[in-house]
Amino acid sequence: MRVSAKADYAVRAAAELAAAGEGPVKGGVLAEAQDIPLQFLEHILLELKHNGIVRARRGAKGGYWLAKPADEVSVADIVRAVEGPIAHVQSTPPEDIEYRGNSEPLQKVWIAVRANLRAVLEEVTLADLVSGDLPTSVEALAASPDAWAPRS
Amino acid sequence: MRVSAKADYAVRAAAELAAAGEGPVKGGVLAEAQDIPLQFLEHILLELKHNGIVRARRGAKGGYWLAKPADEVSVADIVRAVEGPIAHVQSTPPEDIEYRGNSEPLQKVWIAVRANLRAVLEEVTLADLVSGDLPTSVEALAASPDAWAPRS
DNA sequence: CGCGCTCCCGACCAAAGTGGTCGAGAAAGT
DNA sequence: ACTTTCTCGACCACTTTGGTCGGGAGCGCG
Repeated sequence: MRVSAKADYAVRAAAELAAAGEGPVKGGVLAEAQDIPLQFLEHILLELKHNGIVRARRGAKGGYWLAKPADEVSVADIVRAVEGPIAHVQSTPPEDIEYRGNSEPLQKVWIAVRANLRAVLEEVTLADLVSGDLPTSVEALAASPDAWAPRS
Repeated sequence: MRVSAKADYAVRAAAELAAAGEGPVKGGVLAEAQDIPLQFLEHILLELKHNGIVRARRGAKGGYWLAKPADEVSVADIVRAVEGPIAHVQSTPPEDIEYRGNSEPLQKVWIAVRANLRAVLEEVTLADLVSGDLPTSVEALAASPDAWAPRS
């Protein structure tokens, strides 16, 4: 239930691309803007490219840019591109697990977990991130003081 | 963003204990009931014991039982006991990360993610699991057909 | 007391994942 | 040609994951 550095880096780099708009942005610029090790970032951007999130061109005026408009790319798209499926249990999707005996209703719990993860990650787009104007449902979640409390 | 086998096993074993009620239940019985490798399960139960979730006694009439009433133990308690803090980013809690530039609002997103995870995991207790009667908010999430769809 | 049963717990293990770095290419521009 | 920049596989140290093994320590019973 943790978010890897890779996923965090990927979203941050993509946000930077969304903010840049049209022109290709060089890897080095992204790396410096978000304080990410360049060579690691290049691997991440390559994965994003393979997953159709970004495009790239080499050479002097090369760089990376978003393959789609920023409001059509969700945080979930990016997380899935670098981390694989969200909320898998034992590396299998929750809808495929079969429980025996007293833990039978547990499947519904994992399904609910995934649904609630999606409710945030699918809803927030790169456009939302760079504008600082998050969907109201997400803003509401983040507004509660409880949400900022450790453990609780 | 995945659930480890250990966490899944831990919750299932705890559910079995909750269903058993009073008397100590032997590790072997739990292992068979939920189809979990016994020796691995023992390590998990030990962790649960260290975290005050279960108690144990050795010897002929020994076994494991819940340290608290089943309706006072949440799934989150168990997941935290075996997997550590929920929804950490780069191994630091989301409220402590500092973002620069265009990814500044990303912190709120991770906070919202954690809040939504808690909304399920803290809410469901072992008593809910064994009764099959989940909290209505969780039941509602699991009721949507979308929640059962892969990727989406 | 002795004995068996069961938990306790550290050691070990193979495979995979994390978070990188290095170095050689291959395209694009000038 | 030559530089710039992406491409991409190899490698690396460390941790995590998902276990197994074997001994020891406590508990109850005859």
